[in-house]
Parts: sequence; C-alpha cells; structure tokens
Amino acid sequence: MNIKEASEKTGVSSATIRYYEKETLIPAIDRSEAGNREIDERIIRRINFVKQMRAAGMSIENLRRYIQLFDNQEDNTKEQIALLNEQMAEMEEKRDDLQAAIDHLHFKLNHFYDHVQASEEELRTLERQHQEKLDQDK
Amino acid sequence: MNIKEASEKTGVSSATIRYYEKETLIPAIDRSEAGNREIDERIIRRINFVKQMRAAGMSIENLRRYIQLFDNQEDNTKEQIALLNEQMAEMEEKRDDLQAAIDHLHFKLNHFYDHVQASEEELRTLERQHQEKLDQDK
DNA sequence: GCTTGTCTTCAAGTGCACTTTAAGAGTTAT
DNA sequence: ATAACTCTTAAAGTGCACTTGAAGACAAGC
Repeated sequence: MNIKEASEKTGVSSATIRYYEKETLIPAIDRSEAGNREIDERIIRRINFVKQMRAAGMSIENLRRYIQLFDNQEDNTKEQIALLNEQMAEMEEKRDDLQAAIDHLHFKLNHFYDHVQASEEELRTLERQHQEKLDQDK
Repeated sequence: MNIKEASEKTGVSSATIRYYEKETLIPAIDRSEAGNREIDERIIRRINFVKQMRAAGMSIENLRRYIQLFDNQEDNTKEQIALLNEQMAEMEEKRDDLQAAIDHLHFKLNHFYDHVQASEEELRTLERQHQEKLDQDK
C-alpha cells in the first residue's frame, strides 16, 4: 500500500503520515525499490492509534514518550504504568471538563425553552430538531 | 477589583483577560479615572464561562459567535438554539473520542497486568498506586 | 524625588501541529 | 516522448491562542 492509499484508509493526510514518521510516532516505514513507502496493516494500526490519541488531545510529545517506552521493550514497566495512569488521568479530567461544559449548555438550552416567546409552531420545530439531534447522538 | 486580582480569582492571566476583552469574549470593561480596568462579579462570571468553554475546546471564533448571539438580544432564537445544539454535538463527540482513548489505555493497562513479569511486591505496589489513582479520580 | 509595583496600549514573538511549496524522480497512459 | 500522476526530501509557511516586550503613566512607600 502506498502513502496515498494509507491516507485514504486512515483519514490522515499523506503529509501528516510523513510528519508522524519523522516524529517517530509510528515506526520507520520500509521503502520500495524506488524509495517509496510501503505501508502494511501494522503501520495502519499504528496510524489509527496515533489518530485516536491525537483526537483525545494527547500532545505529540507525550505520545512520543509513551510510544518510545512501549517500543523499547525493557524493564521500564513502572514508568509505562505511571505514564499510562498519568495520561488517563489527564484525559479523564478533560472529559469531565467537557461534560461540565455540555451540562452548562444544556442548562442554557432548558432556560431558553422556558422563557422564549416563540410562536407555537416555531417551538414545535425547534423541539423536534432538538429531539432528532439527541436521537442521532445516541 | 483590578486586573491582577481578577486574574488571581479566575486563574486566567491578566494578558489573557485583556486578550479576551479585545476579542469581545467578555464585555467591554469599565475604566477607572486613571484608565485602569475595574472588574466586577459579572465580568468574573463571564471570564469563568469563557475559561470553561475554552477548557472544553470551543474555539475563540465559535465562542465569539455564540456570545454575540446571546448579547444582542434579538429575534435570533432559532440561530441561538441551532448554535447551542451544534456546540453540544461537537463537545459530545470530543467527549466520546476521549472516552474511547481512555478505554484503549485501560485495555493496555489490563493487558500489562496480565502479562508483565514483575516481582510480586512491585506488582502489589503498582496495583495499589493504580487503585489510589482510580479512587482519587472518582 | 526616586524606586517599586501596579496599570495602559500596541506590536512582535512563541509553540504546537500541521500544511504547503519547491525541486526533482519514477511509473503509467496516449 | 510528453503529459499526468504518483512519490521523495527539506524547508518554509500557516493558524490558533496566547505570551512577551517596549514604552510610558500613575500611586504608595522610603
């Protein structure tokens, strides 16, 4: 698989895949005769892992620290576990920040429905849209 | 209250408060005789709201759009509700991304405990630390 | 009256995570 | 064999959200 196919498969741009390789977030990728990257499923899984962690807001530097620990299989189990716990704690805090913000907006929305002076049909439309959103999100 | 006190009270730097004012994320702040900002509780609440939404990853631009809609009390109820729903959907998606990443790391951690060849007392120490972390996070 | 500590504005600088550009090379289609 | 499409590297550029720096004003304390 060349880099373009890998990009389409993962939803990560070719340039970003090259960048991740340079930053050692994914392993060094083997090259073909012509010097082009030949990407296999193992690399795809690694790209997807990086994508997932980046979506969760883990910084490139933390991700690199984490990956280096796991790639260099040495007796650094304690550090690995400490790092995992640290990252999870950070993510859980972020998730809770998000939940707090969501709750805040939910409160605003309810406040709106109580006090808005919209016409009956406008209200019904809005409520239907809101319900559809909730159903869709679920 | 001057800007330094407001900064200490909110945990947002003076420079950032000035920046938020310039970007109209908080209302224009009244000045004293000498031209210094006089910050009241209403502004403090607005700073904290911005802080919360920023922590949740809402961009400055979206936050400004949102705040302008709510500050200009006009007949834009539909837009306001649409915007609220849009923001909540974004945040819920982010929250779910985070949860997926947390689950992934939890899985790794469990995998670790199953396969690691650590000594008994090291394992006990690690497990205790992990449990303490969980208790603390809860 | 001078230092210290606050404030002001405006502009420039920073850090992160990409993204784009430039210049070139190999492969396939007409 | 020329165009079109892919790839390569290295370096420069971009966008966001601040952060820092410069230059100056005002008030309190020694």
